Amino acid sequence: MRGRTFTQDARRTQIVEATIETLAEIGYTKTSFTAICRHANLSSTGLISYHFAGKPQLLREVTRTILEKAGTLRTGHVEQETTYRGKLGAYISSHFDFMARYPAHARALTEIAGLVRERPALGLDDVARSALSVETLVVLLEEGCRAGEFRIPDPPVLALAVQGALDNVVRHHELFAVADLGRLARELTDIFTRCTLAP
Amino acid sequence: MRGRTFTQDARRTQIVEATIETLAEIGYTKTSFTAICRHANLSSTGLISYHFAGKPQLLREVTRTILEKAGTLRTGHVEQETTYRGKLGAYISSHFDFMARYPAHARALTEIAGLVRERPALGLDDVARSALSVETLVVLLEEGCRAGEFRIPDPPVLALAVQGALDNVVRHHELFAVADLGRLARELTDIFTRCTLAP
Amino acid sequence: MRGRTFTQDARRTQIVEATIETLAEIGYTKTSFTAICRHANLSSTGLISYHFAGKPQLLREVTRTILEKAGTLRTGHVEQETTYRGKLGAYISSHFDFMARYPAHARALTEIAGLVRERPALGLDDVARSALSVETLVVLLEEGCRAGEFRIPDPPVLALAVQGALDNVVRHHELFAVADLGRLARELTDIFTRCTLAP
Amino acid sequence: MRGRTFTQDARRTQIVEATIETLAEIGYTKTSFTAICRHANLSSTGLISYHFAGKPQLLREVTRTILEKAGTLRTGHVEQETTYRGKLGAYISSHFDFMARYPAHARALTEIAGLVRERPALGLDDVARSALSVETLVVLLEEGCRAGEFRIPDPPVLALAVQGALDNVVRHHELFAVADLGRLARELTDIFTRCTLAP
DNA sequence: TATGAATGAGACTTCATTCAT
DNA sequence: TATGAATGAAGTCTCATTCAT
Repeated sequence: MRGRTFTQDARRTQIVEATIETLAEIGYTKTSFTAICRHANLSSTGLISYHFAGKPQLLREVTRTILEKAGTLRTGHVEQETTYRGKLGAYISSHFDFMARYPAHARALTEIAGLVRERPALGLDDVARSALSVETLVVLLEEGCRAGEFRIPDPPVLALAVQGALDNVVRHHELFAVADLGRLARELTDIFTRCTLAP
Repeated sequence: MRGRTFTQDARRTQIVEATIETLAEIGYTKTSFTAICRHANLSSTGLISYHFAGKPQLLREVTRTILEKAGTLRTGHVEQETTYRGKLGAYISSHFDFMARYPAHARALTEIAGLVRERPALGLDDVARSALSVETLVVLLEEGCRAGEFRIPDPPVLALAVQGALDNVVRHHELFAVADLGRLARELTDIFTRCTLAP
Repeated sequence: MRGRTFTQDARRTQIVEATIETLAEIGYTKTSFTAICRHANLSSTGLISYHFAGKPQLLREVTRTILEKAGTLRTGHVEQETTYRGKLGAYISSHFDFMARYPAHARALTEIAGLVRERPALGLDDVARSALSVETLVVLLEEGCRAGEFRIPDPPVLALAVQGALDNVVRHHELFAVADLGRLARELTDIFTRCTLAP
Repeated sequence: MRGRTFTQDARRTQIVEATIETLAEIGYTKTSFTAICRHANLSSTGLISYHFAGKPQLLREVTRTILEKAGTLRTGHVEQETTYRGKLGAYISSHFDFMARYPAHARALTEIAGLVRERPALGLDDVARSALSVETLVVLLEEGCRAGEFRIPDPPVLALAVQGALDNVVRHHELFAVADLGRLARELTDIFTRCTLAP
């Protein structure tokens, strides 16, 4: 009963991807099982119920999938840098890279992230504490302090600030006409580099 | 028939307040007319329909109410300061002040602000462009630059960053156990003051 | 308790007229108390309920009013003629006259007449048997037969046919572009005169 | 997903028939989804919504079904005749035949036909223009004229008259106690044959 | 008399989920 | 495994009617 077959995994992946696209396209409140099926040409909502115990479980999987992709990308960027200042810049620009490569995932995440009050119901509390949260960034900032590169009074607060700033700029990047994502990344890096400046 | 009576205004206010509390308590997706009625001890959802043309109209009024409260508070804080640096600090701390005084309003706003995709449906597009947006802050930063107090490469981007940072810190302030909101305000002010530093 | 004051009658008349206009304009199914109030700038649906025991009673009064107007008109036309053939023609043309003079009443009647199954509920059964029905016409035809002017195998059937033909032509008169109602009246008179022709 | 299955067709048919019976029995205004379900012993109104996109769509299907049945019957009758006079008689008697064979359908049609104002909302405008209308009859009369059998000043007007007469007699046939539908058919045929008489 | 706020039943519709096949 | 018909709860909204003022 434990473990999943290859076919099952493929179906689950298909459904998760369909959900992400639907979320990105029509928003959370309109994303019903029916809507997901329409978007992915799935034959019946029963298929979704068959593969997922419920809507919360599906959304949890969706969130996991998105955060994993974003995390992998970020880790790749960050680890290439040797200085903590460089790592911070990489952390920031990986956000924009993610949006450029997986725009649907990015938009879907925006939809889900807004649902603060839903998270418990979605079983996302552990997720929130890890990936949605800023642990990684906090650690990065703290190590940078210890290494003498940064001078930050309260790393968790700065981490939350950076994350919120990133999300918000990403969310509204459409405002910047022919959004030059690279430029945005550079500017934000600049902004937060100044904050961390050891004198 | 034309215009609103005193009684009507009172009821509308009551319903709006009940909606805000409901949003704060159980989140957007669970906030049905029925749920609102439970919160306000109203006898039937028909009463809400009687006073508001529809759900979008109710939510528009809710948003208006919240933003007005937040705006008034902010204006008060900001105008007391004479320097632009002071104004920026006041802008930031007014956010925390709002959260301290009207926690339900603040949490409700978080729920609504997440509904990027819903805004058109809710008729919030004009609202989004003014109060939900960062216009005020952009102007403040630009004037500060012109006055020689700030040195900011791209005010709109910084404004979005500040707003996002504030929202995010406010959203997760519960993480900081015995949240000392004053301290948070000071730290964020410090962070963003450094970014705007004219050399 | 019996009897009505002058004011009451005026109000009742006003409401009845408002209802007729509403029926004519938006059709039976959309004619709610609220819609009637909008159309007549009445301040509250309570006013209607105050003056009429219920919706059926209002509609009965509406029907009575319309049929009375139509009946008066018809009687006037018919009695001016001396021959039964003339009376039949007058009967027919009075229908078009009614439509020309009271278009809203005519259209409203169309809306009500369609509701065959509602009539009992509306307490219109007696009405249907008298004014909505063809008694008058049947008598006219029978007397014409006795007078030797007509030769009709089964007057009630012809009467129903005439009435139905009239209603239908009136209902669809919009089809005839710049409907020349006079011409239509003449043609129908011609048609049914031929049917009644004594050899 | 595409196309309809056998089961679906069966259910749709069942619902359409149930609707027709309900319309015939309690009239248009009382025919709610709930009422239809009672009539067909369906468990929930959701079932109707599952099979039909909305109430207008259901009513359109109902109308289509009724008109198709009536049309088939009529065509069969009419085509068996060789003279235009014969065809006119067949056209008329097919109406009574329809009423005799499908009394519920006939009564339901009466209910729907009354909703002149609703037709656009019901998407019945095209239907109204073809089957609810008198095109067929107009053509028949015109061809009869060309063939020298009829002498009719204005075929569309006569057609409307015939249709209206038929509907009205059918509608009130209950008045004729032991309604001998055959006799009624013969009398109406007689009436309208006289009108079309070429001298 | 008139007002208009309130009520509660009932309308249509959407939805996640179940279940026989 | 997959299908898709069916279910029933819940949602928003409309409406005639009631009632305190």
